[in-house]
Amino acid sequence: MSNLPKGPEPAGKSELPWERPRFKNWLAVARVHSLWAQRLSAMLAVHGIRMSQFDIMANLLYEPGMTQQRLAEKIFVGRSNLSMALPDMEATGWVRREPDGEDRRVRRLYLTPEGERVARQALAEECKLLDEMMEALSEEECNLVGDMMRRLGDRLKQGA
Amino acid sequence: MSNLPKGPEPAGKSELPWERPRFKNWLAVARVHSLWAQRLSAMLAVHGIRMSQFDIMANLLYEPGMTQQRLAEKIFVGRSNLSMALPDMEATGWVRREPDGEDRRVRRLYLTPEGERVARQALAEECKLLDEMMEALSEEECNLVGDMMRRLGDRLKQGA
DNA sequence: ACATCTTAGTTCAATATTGAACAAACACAA
DNA sequence: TTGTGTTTGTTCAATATTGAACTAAGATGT
Repeated sequence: MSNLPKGPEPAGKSELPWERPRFKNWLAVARVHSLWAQRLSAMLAVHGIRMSQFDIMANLLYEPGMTQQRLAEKIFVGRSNLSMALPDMEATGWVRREPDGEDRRVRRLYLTPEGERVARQALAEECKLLDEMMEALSEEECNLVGDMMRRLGDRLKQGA
Repeated sequence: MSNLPKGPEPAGKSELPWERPRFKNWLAVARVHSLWAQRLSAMLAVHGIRMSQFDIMANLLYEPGMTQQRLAEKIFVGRSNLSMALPDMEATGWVRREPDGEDRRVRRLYLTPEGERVARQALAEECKLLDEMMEALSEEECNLVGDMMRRLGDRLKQGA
């Protein structure tokens, strides 16, 4: 826990954190995330899909029938965001919104057959890019990253 | 490399990737990144700073005198973005833009004393939050994450 | 000197994203 | 039933972000 290599701080010239392992290493995480986002965006653009749309479609492929509320939480976005984005995607013919039998407030979300085709295609391409990037890690290392990230995620969730 | 637990694909019902280690584990990275962004944003909001502004200030603290071009690359943002954001930050009194002696096109960026004060303060608080989150990892693990992420980053950079 | 190419920064219109206020539907207690 | 509080989704105005076109200033080659 000693951040002080030599004695107490000069009190006024507080140390910058770029040497701190936690800071420096987290920066590397953020950087890779940004680089990856660029990569993925470029790939999706070729298919005429935006990242925000891809997030939606991938999640609906994984868990069809979500409510807008739940989807918004999963992709870390406001509900209003979906209220504006989904009509476009319906018009494009990728998404369908159905009323819920139980609760008339709720609209359940599904991919259309075409939406599913597009989502699977893009997802397959994402996997290729992901393989390319992740070849830098062994399978153990890859799993280790996942484990550690899940632990960090849990910690962030609980101390909310 | 075998994604196929049992024989060849049924050809038409392509497998979804959520079970694939690379996909699943990368998803954990993305998730933590989003959760962290929320955390950090909330902290900064208390001090009246936006994330985009914090990115700028932190980078200028680390490397004073950057050009707008260079800063834009570092924070993964378009140049126009800075052209619009910086005048506000100048008006707030956090940032100063000075003409370069050598090249009359470039404007070199510095924090004002007040900007530096604010940046150091926010950075210190970020470190506290970071410590909180990263207590879930040992120091070795923390460094391991950093190493692996730097490898991924290199790979993304070269195969640009 | 001159034409040409590149780079740094700006402007502006188009797009995306957010948050607050709102309406409708539910839940539940009196 | 009626009233109160909560949840779902929408609307709209305010903000943020992007990309393309532009200006001004270097760099380079003839």
